[in-house]
Amino acid sequence: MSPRGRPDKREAILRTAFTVFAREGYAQATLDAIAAEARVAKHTIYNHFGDKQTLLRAALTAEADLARAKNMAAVDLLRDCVGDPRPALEAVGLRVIQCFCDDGGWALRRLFYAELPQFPDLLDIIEGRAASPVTEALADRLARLALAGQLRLTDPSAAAEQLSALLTGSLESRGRFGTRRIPEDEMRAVARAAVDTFLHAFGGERR
Amino acid sequence: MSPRGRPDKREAILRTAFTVFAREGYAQATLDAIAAEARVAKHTIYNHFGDKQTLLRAALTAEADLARAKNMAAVDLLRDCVGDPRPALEAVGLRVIQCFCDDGGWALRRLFYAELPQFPDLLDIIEGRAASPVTEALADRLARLALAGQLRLTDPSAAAEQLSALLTGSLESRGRFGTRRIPEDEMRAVARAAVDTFLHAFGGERR
DNA sequence: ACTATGATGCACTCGCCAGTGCAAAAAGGA
DNA sequence: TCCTTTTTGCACTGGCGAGTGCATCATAGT
Repeated sequence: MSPRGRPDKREAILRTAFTVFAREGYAQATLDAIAAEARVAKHTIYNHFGDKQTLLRAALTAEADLARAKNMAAVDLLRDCVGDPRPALEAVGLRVIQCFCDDGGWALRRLFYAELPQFPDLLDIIEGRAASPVTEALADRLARLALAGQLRLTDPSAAAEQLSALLTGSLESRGRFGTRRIPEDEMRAVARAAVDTFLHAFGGERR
Repeated sequence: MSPRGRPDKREAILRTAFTVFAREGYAQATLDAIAAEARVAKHTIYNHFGDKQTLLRAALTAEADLARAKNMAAVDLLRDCVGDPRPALEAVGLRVIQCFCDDGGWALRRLFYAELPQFPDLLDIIEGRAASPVTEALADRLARLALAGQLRLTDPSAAAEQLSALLTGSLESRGRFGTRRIPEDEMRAVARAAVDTFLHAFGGERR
């Protein structure tokens, strides 16, 4: 199952397809438009992907991989955390929020959400490639911190879930569902507030 | 601007249109299908709404009103709260979670999210009719509790935001984005955990 | 230079669907 | 009952877009 055709064209198609799909929606997006915007002949797209559905899956998979990589890099900031976990958590929080709010983040969630009923298998792509690995990685980091006595928690997965909820929960409405750009200061404030609440519940030191 | 036609037909069209739009997506949904499923002639739809876009807006507006009503009823449970706020908060949390997870909730969010780029004005419909009023109402209730000394908080809106985030943040993935039915017990557990964390941060009594 | 593989441009088919027109049938109010 | 308004069924148009076929061009390896 080796990928057919020139790899540079292939990647140009994937990137363009994702942006067009996200901007116009799967049904409204025309292969002619994607071909034009990617500076490629329509036939080339069919050479590489066969049909429109396959192109959608491929484009979404690629973007999901990208999103996972960015988020994993953010969570990994917790690896070298010594002493007070608050600054590290805030840094990670900010990075996670930035991933959530960048163009790819909004577009990925929108496209996924929109086309899920038509393509139920997108669920496996997204969950397996982006969502689950990231929260599990975060849970791992929190477990280590707990073991080091810097957090007080029994269920790392549950704590990770709540931390991500606190971080990203308000962003949809704050960012007007992708139509508004959230300023850096606001992101930092959200991260700070989220970590503050999180540490009230799971912080190691008694108050 | 009196609504044309028989009102019963009108409502049947609205309900059916919403379900079909949510199930198939705006572009894939055909007016013939909606007409058939609503047991109505296609012409009747055009009599009432003029064209497909108007129908989408009307259907989405109606469902948003419904969602707001349900959520407001849930939040209002905090009105008659005396003594320990925990049980009341958990009750409200459960109700809010149920609203979020019922068929209408999933469908409304999906459809809104999916068609937002094509119809930017959906943002005003959803924000004005559903999202904002509910979180503001919740903020009002929290402010009253704070004034009564049962919570310790300075910014009711921020607290309301965090509480909703804790309640609903994990539901998207737990419910597999609408493809899985969350059992009642799990909802109750989520509500309990959310309120627990919330009270660690904003509870009135010192620990 | 030669050849194979992929890229391009263009024209074309085929199916689908929003929206329309018309004439007949209900429904409802006086 | 009569008249008006709404609903119905059906046939039709017009446009749009996925996917194909074919001939031609570019490119890379040998």
